[in-house]
Amino acid sequence: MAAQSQYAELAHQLSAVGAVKRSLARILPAECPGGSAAVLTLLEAHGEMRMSRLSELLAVDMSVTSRHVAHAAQRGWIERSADPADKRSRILRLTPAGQDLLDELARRTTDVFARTLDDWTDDDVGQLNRLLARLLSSFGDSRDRRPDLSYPRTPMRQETPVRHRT
Amino acid sequence: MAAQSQYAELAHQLSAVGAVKRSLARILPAECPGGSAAVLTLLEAHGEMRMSRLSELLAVDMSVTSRHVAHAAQRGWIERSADPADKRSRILRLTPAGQDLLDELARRTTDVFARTLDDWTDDDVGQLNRLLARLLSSFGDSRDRRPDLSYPRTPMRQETPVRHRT
DNA sequence: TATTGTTATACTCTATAACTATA
DNA sequence: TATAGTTATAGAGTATAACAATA
Repeated sequence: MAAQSQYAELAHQLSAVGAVKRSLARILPAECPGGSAAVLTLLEAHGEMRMSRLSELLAVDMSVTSRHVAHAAQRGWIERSADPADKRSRILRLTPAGQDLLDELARRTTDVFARTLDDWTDDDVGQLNRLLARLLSSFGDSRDRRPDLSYPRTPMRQETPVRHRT
Repeated sequence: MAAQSQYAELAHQLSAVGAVKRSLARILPAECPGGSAAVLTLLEAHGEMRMSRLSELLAVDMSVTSRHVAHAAQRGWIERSADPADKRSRILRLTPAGQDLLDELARRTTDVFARTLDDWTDDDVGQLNRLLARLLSSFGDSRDRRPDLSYPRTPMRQETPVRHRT
């Protein structure tokens, strides 16, 4: 177990990762928000799957997944076909156009990282990947047997807003 | 320089960090969204400062900072006083109530991490912190001398949405 | 004229809840 | 009755642009 100050720093670093994600988001082509890119990436990595599975991999609610998928499907990047085994389900599959988009995205991502992390060794990136994967797994696992991570929404003072002179 | 597949994995891990951030956000007390918590944390770590400096540290636009600060100020967690040296500026300072809130936040954060990362050593967390700090610095530095990270918003095919049977 | 900060507007991502269709 | 997926609604975060006050 680690020291309290390390936890505080980790919390801060994680919140600061947002800036990096926004940098990466700038390479996204028109009409392709981050949600669509994430959907395409997972379909490429894991092959065709159902909504519910994709939702798990994205680690977001299925309603969110549904909207990302609808967006990508409307633009022809994925197709949704009926599941013969269960008519409630839909099978999601990457289209050639979606694959083209992914290829372009991969080129741009590599471009940005190669430029930005030009002084990182292969091993540096590997270590960060390994630690991040472990972090996600630590949180993901705890989320499954969801214990008592959340707190009551009625804490400390200042429950009623403080009035100030305007 | 690292391999292309490592970059792809890093991109994916970073996008997945969102789930961890949402887990951490669940410990936030009522009335205190993540933006406020970030403002308070930075004021504690760096002491009183102006909006523009805070905006830099948050790595977001000043208009965003302004809204987070207004929220925190309305609840009495920070105070804004005039800068005698420049009447356009405002000096931001943590109040005792804000410090109380921060102390409670630190307790809860430590709690969650201690529970979730119970099999992480001090050194594990330290390494992740070090690599994340370096990542942010690599991106932050490149953002300053902002070269040509962004791409034209008119790429590849599918510029006009594909029509499907509804 | 340039800079500090605020506000209006718009976009993305997310969750909850209500709903449809099928199991 | 329970489950897969969709849609409506609301909340949080962000950026751009227009604006006010001061330098």
